[in-house]
Amino acid sequence: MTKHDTRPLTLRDVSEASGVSEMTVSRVLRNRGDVSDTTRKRVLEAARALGYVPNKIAGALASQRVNLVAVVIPSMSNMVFPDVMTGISEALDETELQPVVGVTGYRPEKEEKVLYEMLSWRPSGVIIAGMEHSDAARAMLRASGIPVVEIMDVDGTAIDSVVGISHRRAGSQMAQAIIKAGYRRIAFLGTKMPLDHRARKRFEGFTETLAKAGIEIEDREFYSGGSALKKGREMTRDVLARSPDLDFIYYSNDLIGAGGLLYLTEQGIDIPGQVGLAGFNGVDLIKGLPRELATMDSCRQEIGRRAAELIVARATGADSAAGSSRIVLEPTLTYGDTLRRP
Amino acid sequence: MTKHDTRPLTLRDVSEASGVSEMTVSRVLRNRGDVSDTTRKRVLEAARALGYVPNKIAGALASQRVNLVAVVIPSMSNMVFPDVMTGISEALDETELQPVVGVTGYRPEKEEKVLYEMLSWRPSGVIIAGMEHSDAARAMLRASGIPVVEIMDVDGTAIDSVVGISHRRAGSQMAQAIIKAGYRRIAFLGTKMPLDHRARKRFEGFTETLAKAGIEIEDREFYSGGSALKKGREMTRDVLARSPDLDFIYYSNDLIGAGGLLYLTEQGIDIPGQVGLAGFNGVDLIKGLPRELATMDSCRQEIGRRAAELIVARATGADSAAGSSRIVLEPTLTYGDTLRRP
DNA sequence: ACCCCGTATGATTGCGGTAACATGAACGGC
DNA sequence: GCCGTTCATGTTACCGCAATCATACGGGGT
Repeated sequence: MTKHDTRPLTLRDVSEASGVSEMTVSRVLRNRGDVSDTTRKRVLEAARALGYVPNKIAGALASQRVNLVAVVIPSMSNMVFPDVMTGISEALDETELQPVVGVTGYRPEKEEKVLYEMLSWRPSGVIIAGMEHSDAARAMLRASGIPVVEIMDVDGTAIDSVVGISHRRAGSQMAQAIIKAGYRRIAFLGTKMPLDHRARKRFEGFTETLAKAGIEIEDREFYSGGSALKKGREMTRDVLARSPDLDFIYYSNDLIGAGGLLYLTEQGIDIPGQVGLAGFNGVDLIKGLPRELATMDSCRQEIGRRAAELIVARATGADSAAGSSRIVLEPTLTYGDTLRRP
Repeated sequence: MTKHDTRPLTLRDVSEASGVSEMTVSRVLRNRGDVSDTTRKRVLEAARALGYVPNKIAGALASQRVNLVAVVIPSMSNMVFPDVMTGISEALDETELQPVVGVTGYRPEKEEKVLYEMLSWRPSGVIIAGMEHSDAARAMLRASGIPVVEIMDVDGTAIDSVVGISHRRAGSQMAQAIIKAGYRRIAFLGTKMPLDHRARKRFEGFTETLAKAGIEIEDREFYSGGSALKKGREMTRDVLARSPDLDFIYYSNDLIGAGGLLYLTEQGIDIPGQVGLAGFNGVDLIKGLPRELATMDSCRQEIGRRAAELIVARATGADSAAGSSRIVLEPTLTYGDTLRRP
């Protein structure tokens, strides 16, 4: 039955099988133009019988249209990015656009390489995490003429459009809440990654706001690699051994925060009375902890959705949608059970 | 400086800018064939000055080679798949192949659609999770003539190559370990998803082996959606309320297992004396829990790596590598602190 | 009977590259 | 000084499809 001819199928094969021209087959397969019902049926049947799958490479070249959206993110195991992807997929599902993911591992050179690869496929849009990019990367993006949306962060100079939150402000707001709640001897625990700019900006916003209130960070520690939950435990233990009089610990993400929370709970320490805790991101996980960790939701899914919508608007080319946008979302603070309400 | 001409750059532009033929430019940009150092330099400079990025669509069409590997997985937020992706990326990083991810949401129709999309880009290989696919999907894959590697699972009939573990056997082994440790009143808690075939197979292998030992599952419960940690808590509470004399709970994944572990710890229940626990997957997270959850590592990263290596071998076309492989990995059981050693 | 129009289909051309072959210059051996 | 080689570059012919224009046909208005 199946011809074991390895030659790949083309429009021509379907055309011959159904007795119409390649052009008509093409029209049927794309639902474009007028085709009579009888030939439409005949063509579809032939295509299915042969197992024909159109060659988008050729199609894209001929039509100068590529239904791909490049998504460039630093990591897939961060819990954060799957949520962003969900938002993007959601927004794209109704359209004929498709996301294609590239991962940079937080490394600028890799980001450049990944971008180059992606741009060489001439996607309809680029969604890229962060606002820090090498000069070469910015130049590529600009020169490409493709709509670009930088996401997650808004603190910086945009290439084109931006959708995100201000991490500086997020850190600052958390500092304010902590101060208002009466905590004074505060530590920060976070990732070492010098390249996680968003964590860095939260840290900066945090310390600056504390400084304005005349408070200086009592202690800090940074980690890299390993099980975040375990690291949270260990760092919490260490920092409390060094600075036993701490009354608050701000973690740069919920996972290490959860580790700290577990550790302190086991130690029988009164939370949030003796020590208060807060994380960042608002991940689902924290809902199952002994007590709910205070956190600030980072609007991940909405960021993904809004970014994708911008690309869609541009791709479908309502020419009114030609300009660059700047969408700043407001993260909401959740007090949970580990941060005294003011 | 930058011409605000929106016409996209082509080889011709670089060719004119550097005074050589398009063919030579192409050769330089791909490091193929003999080109003198002087013209090479001249071309590279011109390309960089213009900000030229080659058009892979055209290149792929002309050369009939596409350096993409399609990866089709059910979900990105499952913790499992990022690890698989890491393995794949690792293996592909040295090559010129690039992964492209498609997500099916555990839905067969969506899988079919995603596959169709992916195949229409004529990738060099397809890596797809699971062995259960619609007839149409199998037919497409077969007809494509593209190397296919089904991953994660090996219980079923392969389309081409397979890399994975036997979930049936994994469930069975866990049952054996539990029996040997002396537990008798056993419950199973898992995901409801009727389409998560791997969880189902573990369950089947588990109950069958128990049955052979004359043991029947005492209780079971299935969930869907929500925070897995929280669900683990709730289900554990419920199942123990219903069946207070349980002495073991087997969870279909580590996250709900962790939830159960947290709950039981808080209740002051003796683990693994009064109640034993085990999960599945061997995720990093469990290392930070109050006690280490017994689990069975699912070899995710290695599966990704081996699968990618198979594709690479075929793509680089050592014609010796033409056959289908079947690679069965052996998951290792970790007793942790929640399963009595035999 | 004429023209015009709308509908269904076909023929041609070109998208931006690359494979394969063709060309031309430089060079060395005899 | 002639020829075969090698290296560096150019020429030609597609790759598989879609945009565009051309064509054939049937009917309705006048």
